[in-house]
Amino acid sequence: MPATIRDIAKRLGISVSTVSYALNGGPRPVPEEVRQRVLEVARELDYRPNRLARSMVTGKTETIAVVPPVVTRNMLRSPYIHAMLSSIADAVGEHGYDILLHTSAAPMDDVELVHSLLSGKVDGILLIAPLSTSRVPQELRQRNVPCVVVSARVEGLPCVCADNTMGIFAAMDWLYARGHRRFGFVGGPTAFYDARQRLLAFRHYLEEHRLPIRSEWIAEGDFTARGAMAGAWAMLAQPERPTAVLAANDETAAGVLQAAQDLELRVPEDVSVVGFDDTPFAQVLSPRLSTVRQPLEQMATEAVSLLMKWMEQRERPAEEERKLPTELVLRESTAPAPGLSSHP
Amino acid sequence: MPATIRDIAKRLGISVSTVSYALNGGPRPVPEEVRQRVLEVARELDYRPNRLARSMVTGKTETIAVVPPVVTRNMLRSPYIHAMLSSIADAVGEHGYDILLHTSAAPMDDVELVHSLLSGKVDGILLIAPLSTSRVPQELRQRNVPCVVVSARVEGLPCVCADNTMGIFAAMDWLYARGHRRFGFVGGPTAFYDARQRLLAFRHYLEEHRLPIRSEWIAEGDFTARGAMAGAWAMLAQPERPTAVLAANDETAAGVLQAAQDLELRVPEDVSVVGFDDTPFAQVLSPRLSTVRQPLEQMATEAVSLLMKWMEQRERPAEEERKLPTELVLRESTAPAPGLSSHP
DNA sequence: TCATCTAATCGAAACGTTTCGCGAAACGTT
DNA sequence: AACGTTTCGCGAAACGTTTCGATTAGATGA
Repeated sequence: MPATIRDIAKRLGISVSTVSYALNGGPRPVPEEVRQRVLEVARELDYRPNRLARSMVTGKTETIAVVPPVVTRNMLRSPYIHAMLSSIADAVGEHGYDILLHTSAAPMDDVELVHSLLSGKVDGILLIAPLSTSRVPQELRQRNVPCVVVSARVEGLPCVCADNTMGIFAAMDWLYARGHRRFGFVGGPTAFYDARQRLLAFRHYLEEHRLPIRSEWIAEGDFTARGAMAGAWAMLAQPERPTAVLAANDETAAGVLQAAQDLELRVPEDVSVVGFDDTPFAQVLSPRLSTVRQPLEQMATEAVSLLMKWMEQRERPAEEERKLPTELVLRESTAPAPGLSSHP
Repeated sequence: MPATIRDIAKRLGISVSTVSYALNGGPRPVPEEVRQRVLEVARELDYRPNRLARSMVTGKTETIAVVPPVVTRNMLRSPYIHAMLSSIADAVGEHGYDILLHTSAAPMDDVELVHSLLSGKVDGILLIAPLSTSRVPQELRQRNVPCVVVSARVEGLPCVCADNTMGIFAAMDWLYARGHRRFGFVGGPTAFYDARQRLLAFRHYLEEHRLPIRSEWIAEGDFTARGAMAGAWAMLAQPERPTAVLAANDETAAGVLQAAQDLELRVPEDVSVVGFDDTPFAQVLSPRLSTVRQPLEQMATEAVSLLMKWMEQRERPAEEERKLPTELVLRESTAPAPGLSSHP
């Protein structure tokens, strides 16, 4: 049975309120001598404040919920989600808060998820890349729970995203400047905001540069290497194939690399490949993957501080969307268009 | 202000206890008609039970803490830890429990960690690969908190591990049978139980087969690709180099692959490489990495069920250690010893 | 008709805190 | 000596539940 504040009080023959003040440097002063004795007895009894009891009266739990996208069991497996979670964990820790990781065993129906989030165990909620099909964000918004969205755009909720458009444009600019004109794209699940934005940016770029948008050069994927291979293979096996392929994320790019290898195409000599995210994956692929880096730590930091602000001020921050710049990281999977470098 | 059980009671002109019984199918019966009305009003008021208040009286939080090893900020980044966390999340979810992820912003000193774990927010604790230098496991054991260890061995605490020895032996057997006699090893941080066990197994194998243990063929690493490169490079650059290199985990193996490539050694023709873990990394490396798979899901499931048992029965399960079999996954980074296949 | 039993319900205690309102003692000032 | 002002400390309420003991009303049986 853990010791309580009452045990300390009894032991010293003083009241619980005095003990509480002493322990917390509480709202009322307590003579130094008393304070010392309280601290001593507390140590002696191995006392730890019961945070639940405290939360009951203060109304704060010092815990925030983090909710990864629920596609399927194990979606947490994606290295991107993982890296984001990790960054968030760091950022949250800085503020002295704990993280309640929402396990979502079964593709739990949204309603239940919301219930569980509102049961008082958390002060605020961080949504990582919620699917466009999910009703959770809107439910939360209606109830006015402190809630910030990362890697997606939700009407009426503060959002922190990477600048997908800028990222895709930067990659394509680099390739375009080096002679590439035939661009392919392997996308991700359209339920993801990021996937939609990147595809959109890809099309915009082609339009702006008056390049044809060829549907056989746009493949669907599911953000996994395996899921990207079929589409990539079909795209690259055509007689007329793109000289550069943009992938919706790094894992997708890994699938493209595999497909290229299967077809005995050399990367980057025959085809350039660019990923997105710059997860640790990118550095160990061979060739090392050129990719668009998302500023994960920064996104996490900003999202958390936005959330903290909301929780402190008890009203939603005015700012709606924060879009953070990406960075093109060039490694070995990109080169000038075939035929250009050899015939200068 | 969220609705409370009291609001429902007031609205219906009945007592809170009756409402509680109705809501929970509580320990005492309540006429069906009353129950229906309670449920209806509850829905109307968008009522959700306050889990903190409930926990206060029941003494259960339905939450368990998961503590990844605290090496440094961002240790959570390791794909292995990540995959394990993901599996644990699934397993925990099956039981209807939530996860409190311990953020450990700074390399928080152990004492504080223990404090925070014992503050009543969780019913039990899952330690992932605690470092041998950490005092946390012992502190928890002394206090008799339900606590299970994954991927490490701690005296007096139930532990669930992969059979590292069997894994290393299986890999070396395969290689030995195909003519390899010169084995190298790139290890991990010795504070990790797994790293120690794998190195130990490696040495045992050599001893048992009367092969010399050459210190220049044993390198240190830190479980990252980058950290493995220097050691791997030095090992492979020697005039007499091993024909097969075992890596302490997949990332380390990635580093070995890089080093081999730098030295223009072909894998697996000139040197075979075997990893450990079978994280998603293994499949996207090129050559695709042969590796020893840990049964992550199973480990997570067993650990969680062990923990649940302890929490229910309120006393430590008798069983101390559970060692789960590994599986050798052969891909492209392994081949018979050089000179053997070509001159049969 | 009275005692007995059951079903339905209520009031209150308990969980461990924080914090407010008050009174008592101690101190300083005129 | 009388008064105001601090300082110190206590008791109690509150947070939202669960659950136990007690009470009431109606039903049953003799």
